[in-house]
Amino acid sequence: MSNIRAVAELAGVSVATVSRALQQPERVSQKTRAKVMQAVKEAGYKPNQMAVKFRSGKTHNLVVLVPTVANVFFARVISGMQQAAHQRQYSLLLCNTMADEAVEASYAHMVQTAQADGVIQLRSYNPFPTLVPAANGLLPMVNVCEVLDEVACPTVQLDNRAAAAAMTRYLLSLGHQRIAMIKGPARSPLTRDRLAGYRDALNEAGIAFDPSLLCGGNFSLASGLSAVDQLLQLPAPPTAVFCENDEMAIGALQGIRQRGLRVPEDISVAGFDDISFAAYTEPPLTTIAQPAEDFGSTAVNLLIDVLEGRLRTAPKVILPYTLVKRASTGPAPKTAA
Amino acid sequence: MSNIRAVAELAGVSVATVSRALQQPERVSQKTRAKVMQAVKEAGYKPNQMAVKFRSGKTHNLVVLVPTVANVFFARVISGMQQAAHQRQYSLLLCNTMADEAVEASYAHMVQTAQADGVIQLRSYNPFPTLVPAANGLLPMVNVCEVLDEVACPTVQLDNRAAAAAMTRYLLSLGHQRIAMIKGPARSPLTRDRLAGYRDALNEAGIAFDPSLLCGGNFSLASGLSAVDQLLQLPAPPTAVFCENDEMAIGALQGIRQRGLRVPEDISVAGFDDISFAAYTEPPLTTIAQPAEDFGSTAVNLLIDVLEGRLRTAPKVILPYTLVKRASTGPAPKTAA
DNA sequence: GCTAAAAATGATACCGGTTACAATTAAGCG
DNA sequence: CGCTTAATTGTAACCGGTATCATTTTTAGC
Repeated sequence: MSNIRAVAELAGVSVATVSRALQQPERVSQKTRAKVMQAVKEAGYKPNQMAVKFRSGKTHNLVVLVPTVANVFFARVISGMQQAAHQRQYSLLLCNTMADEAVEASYAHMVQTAQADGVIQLRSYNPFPTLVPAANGLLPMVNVCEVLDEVACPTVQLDNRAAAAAMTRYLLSLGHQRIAMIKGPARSPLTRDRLAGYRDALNEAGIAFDPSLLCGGNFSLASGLSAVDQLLQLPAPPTAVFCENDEMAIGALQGIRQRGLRVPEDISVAGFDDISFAAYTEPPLTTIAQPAEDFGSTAVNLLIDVLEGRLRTAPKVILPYTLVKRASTGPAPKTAA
Repeated sequence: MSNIRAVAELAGVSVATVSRALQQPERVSQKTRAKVMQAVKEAGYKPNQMAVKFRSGKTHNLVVLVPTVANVFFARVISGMQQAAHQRQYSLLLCNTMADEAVEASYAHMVQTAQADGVIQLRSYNPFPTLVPAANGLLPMVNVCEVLDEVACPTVQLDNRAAAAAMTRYLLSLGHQRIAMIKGPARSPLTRDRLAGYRDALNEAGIAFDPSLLCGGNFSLASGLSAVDQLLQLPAPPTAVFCENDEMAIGALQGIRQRGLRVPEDISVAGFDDISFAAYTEPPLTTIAQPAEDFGSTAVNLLIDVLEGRLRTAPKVILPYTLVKRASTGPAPKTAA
């Protein structure tokens, strides 16, 4: 690999001139520029980016902390990040944290050891007790999807509460009175907000909240199945099940089928996220669509803005949701009403 | 951010001593080591990894070229890569190439500009016409999943031909005579190999290959649906459909339902990959399970072995498949036989 | 106590760029 | 043509570590 000094010698100029010819061509005379370019070509010179990054102190790398990459929704978010990062000449260092705080901390370390300029956290946990704010007083971090409120960094999220309320209202409008909710992990703000929205809608409708209709899950297919199993064993089972994500809804569909019940005639099922599979279930799933790729691209752009000092305060971005009505939801059965 | 010189001054020793105290503690006296450690702690010193990487010429970064991150199967592979990389102290630079050769080439550039030590390519395209082999004569690249045969680098793949043959044999054993295949993109070696396996099994059974039962898809849900639509319009429709991946199979299930046919009574459906959703379709999908995470970890480990000169020749690893029998396949219908 | 060998430590070049500053050359103008 | 100013180009410091080689200190042996 040839270096800048070799090129300088080949072109018969100084290294500074070579550097300038490449960085600010207008600061160099036409003639020398041609000589330098010729030499660059001849030597097959490619500037060592490691040296550039080292010198400039900017790595142009962003650490992305994802609980599990192997999650359809996150995969879409990451896809959006990748696109935005590429456009702005940044690279993504992808880190699978398995929601392990020790692992997250170890990756967070990468910012402190100058391996990355900033972090995007997809989970509501701040791995940076000691993170130093940038010049503008902002942390070099963006929190996306599952958001912490107490951290002074930009955030990008859905209005989960409003979205869950909208879905619940829709189910109520179909005549459902006993609407169960299959939750995500208890500690997640996502769960908290969606549950709050669900309760908001019930309150509006004057329906008392029934804790027995609340069932814990962990966003996995299997947890949806086992949760619905419990719900169907209730003395007064629900006529609709609202799942906090599509995977659990798909698990629920399976569980309901296994008990010989029909969706939506006997029981309605709704999900959240609108993953690609949601349109292909039997029956197709009613759900809340989220602009997953936009989450990713927005997060990346915000982080880069912070890093490049373009931001003075930390924006709290809310992206829009859409209620997607498909065949998994229908009027509440007469008998059960 | 304090540097090594500040620590040296604080400890009253030279920078060389500080470096040694941290790198090879045994080469430093007990007393000085203590002094240095104290100073390190006091200064909150964290070695600048960018400087280390620059100096050593090793970035400990691996570029991963993925056609689309937002693919369940790839997501699992990436997950396995991440785990292995983390264990061996490497980082992954994730690149979404959208199967665009120009984009791939631009990312490949990262190796030549010293931003990464090697590349993992998940697609059968060599983005390195000019890539320089390492000391051991091997390219700093590993090809995984969809593999090129003409490249002199380690590869990790499934015996796609054998797996497809096994599935086809299974369908034949159920009495199916007209087995359709929904293919992936025509140029993909995956498609070529799986098609070959399918034909192998037909040959063995003495059944003539019928080109009208071959239908093109692109591994997406939608393409599976439209492909099955075509197949069902044939004068003599198939009694079984073997899809080259699970997404297309799920699309096919949907298409079959839309036409009012039952699976597997009227028609059997089989997939490939065993993504998590495959067990949750209606009916659950018969498919070929692949050790996706192992693909990722094996690829990473091989690449690191190449980079660290531990390999003298390029291994061609074949990972095992499993035929997973579920309810989407059943005996061929009597009438159609 | 003295010398030789071993251990510990220090001074400094180096990796490959960028950039401040100095030096040189070219251009503008009476 | 000589002088001032602007445009080019060169020299060398610098980023923060690592590693070589020289130097100093310690230990060992007699």
